[in-house]
Amino acid sequence: MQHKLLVLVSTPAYSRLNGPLVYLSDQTLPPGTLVRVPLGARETLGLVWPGDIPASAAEEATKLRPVLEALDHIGPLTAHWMELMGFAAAYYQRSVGEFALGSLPPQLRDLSNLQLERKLNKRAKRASNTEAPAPANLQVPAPTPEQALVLQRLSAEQGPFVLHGNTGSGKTEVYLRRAAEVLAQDAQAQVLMLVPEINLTPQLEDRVRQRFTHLGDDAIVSMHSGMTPAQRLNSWLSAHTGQARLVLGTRLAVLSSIPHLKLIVVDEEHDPSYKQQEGARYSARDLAVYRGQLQHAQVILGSATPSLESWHHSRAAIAGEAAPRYIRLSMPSRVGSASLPQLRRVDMGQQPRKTLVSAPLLAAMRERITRREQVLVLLNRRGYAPVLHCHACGWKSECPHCSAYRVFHKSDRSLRCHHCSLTQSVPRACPACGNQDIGALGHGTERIEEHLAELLQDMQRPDGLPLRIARIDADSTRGKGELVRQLAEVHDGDVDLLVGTQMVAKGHDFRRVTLVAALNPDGALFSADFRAPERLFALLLQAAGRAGRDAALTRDQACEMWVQTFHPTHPLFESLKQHDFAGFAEQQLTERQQAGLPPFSFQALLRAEARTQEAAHGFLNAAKLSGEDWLQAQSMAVTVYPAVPMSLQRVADVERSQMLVESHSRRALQMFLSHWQQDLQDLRSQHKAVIRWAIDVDPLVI
DNA sequence: AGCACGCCGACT
DNA sequence: GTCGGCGTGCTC
Repeated sequence: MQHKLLVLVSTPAYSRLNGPLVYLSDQTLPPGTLVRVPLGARETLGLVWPGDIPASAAEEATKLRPVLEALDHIGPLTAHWMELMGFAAAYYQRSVGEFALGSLPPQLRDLSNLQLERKLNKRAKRASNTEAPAPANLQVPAPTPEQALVLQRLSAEQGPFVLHGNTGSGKTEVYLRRAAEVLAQDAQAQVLMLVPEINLTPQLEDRVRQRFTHLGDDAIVSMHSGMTPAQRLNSWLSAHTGQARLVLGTRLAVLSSIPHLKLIVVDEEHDPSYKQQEGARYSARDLAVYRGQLQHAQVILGSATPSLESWHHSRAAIAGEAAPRYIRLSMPSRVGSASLPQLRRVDMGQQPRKTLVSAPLLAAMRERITRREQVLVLLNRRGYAPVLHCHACGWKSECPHCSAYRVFHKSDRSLRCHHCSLTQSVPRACPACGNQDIGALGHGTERIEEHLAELLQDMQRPDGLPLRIARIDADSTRGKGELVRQLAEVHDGDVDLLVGTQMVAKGHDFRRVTLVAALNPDGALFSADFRAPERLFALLLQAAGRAGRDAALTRDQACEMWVQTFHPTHPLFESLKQHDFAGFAEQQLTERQQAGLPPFSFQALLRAEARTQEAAHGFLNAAKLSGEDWLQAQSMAVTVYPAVPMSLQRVADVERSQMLVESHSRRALQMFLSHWQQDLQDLRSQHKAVIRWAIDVDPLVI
């Protein structure tokens, strides 16, 4: 028992156990080894961490406890992986223990060394039983000239790359070809492909399995939070041992152990889902870029509408920098004869007041449906009506626990709070005054579905049956496999008109959809959130991309994207009409630069939650004062703005407040935040009413 | 975060 | 007389 080891355990940053602990061991264990250690009254998973034993541990040697066992059937995590964890923890202001242990598959915590050994033996046996399948003779389309050019650059240069390719330009084909090259060059090489959402992993996995059958079943694994603990452990072990050559997954996959990583693809890199929104709020896209640099893996950030951060980094001339940080590659054309949809704007100022679906749009929809083409209608609000309202006394369906209205869902006659999930049945009479005359205010997808059914009730399908109108949103797809089932219905042509929220705009191909309509996108044009236009542009372009991916159908039938707006001449729509992402991005970046917003400045948020708004504010104000003292002493250019209640001030009876911290120097911001951590921990004991606080670095929603 | 210790209300 | 509420405090 003479060796002293640094061991990380899973503890949140504010628990005063934010560094590695010292344990004793009778053998020397290399850093990266997983161990089981006693911690207080329990046993927990630990990770041997590199570094020197602090001198203070020498005298306290009697207090040190021994490591229980080393999980030595699993090879140690690599130095690269540990460096990634160390970086991520420091950058996102969490403890390394939380990041490193939290990135391991949860089941690893529960298994003893013996159980693990059995499991690994079973895996080894299965692997030796499966013979390498004969290389399949598959038909792979020849790359288009555009794709060929991009692939040439990818093999000649290191990157990182921003691959700007319109929907339908064949980005996935480029990823697959590049992956094939990388895997062929090095028999150990591993490839990581990230997608924004769980829903998109199965279709990517299908396509990858088809293409890489020759590698064998075990060489391709998925990783996402929808998998069972056993599946996650298996995928992780495959990636860690190098058996998996292709790892597909959502953001959490970027934290996985992939020792021979040579290529990282981040598909739809602009998608906000890459940013974790609770706990350790990391950006999988940004960590992918860092990881690529660390492990000398090539990074490809692909999107039809890259994030303005990535776009900015790939601009030709950035003042003060010799070369752009990312290499931009473009694929503007659509594969095959499919052309990009035409944008049609309906000026809602010219329409009768309170029009939901304007006459010209309705006429266009009828025409498409008559021709047996499909129509997709987008509305970003689920439920029937966002508010219920009493005409007599003015009562509104407020949530008793949140500062939000409960939404009326007609399908099950419920009032639901979309924030705390409180669900009650709809009252027959006004709960405040007893009046029977309560009505729905506003429109959600359910109501639009109903409204369209009325407007189109005179139409029939060729077989004489009424039109099929379907709705896809978080409510209609609640059950397992529901989304897949409903999408299949649309694909099979059983549906004439589809109403949906933005979830249908993501990644799913609707070959027979030739008209996409956004009923009411204006909210994002003048939003307080400076990223709203960026998100709207991405959504609309992505939605437009859903249309007409079936070349045979659209050869002579131009696809259309309809937008109903009170601001038809808004520059965003002008750019959209030209399919001019570059123009839109330049205009947005100019505005951001003038306003000193990201990517021209760096931000972090301090959030606090408490029973009362005063308590949350009190904590933030104290944090501001102590932070500003330090900043002044250091004469460091970081601005701490006054605390403001969050846009959704109260959720489930918890009051929320937040404070913005901003700097033009990422380094200064980082230095300030890591110092501030200490202040905040000390302040917490004086502000006991504060339930929790957290720092969000590079926040997406402010 | 866990988990124990510890000091006050309704039950076999 | 106990079982159990969750408030404070520690974990190498």
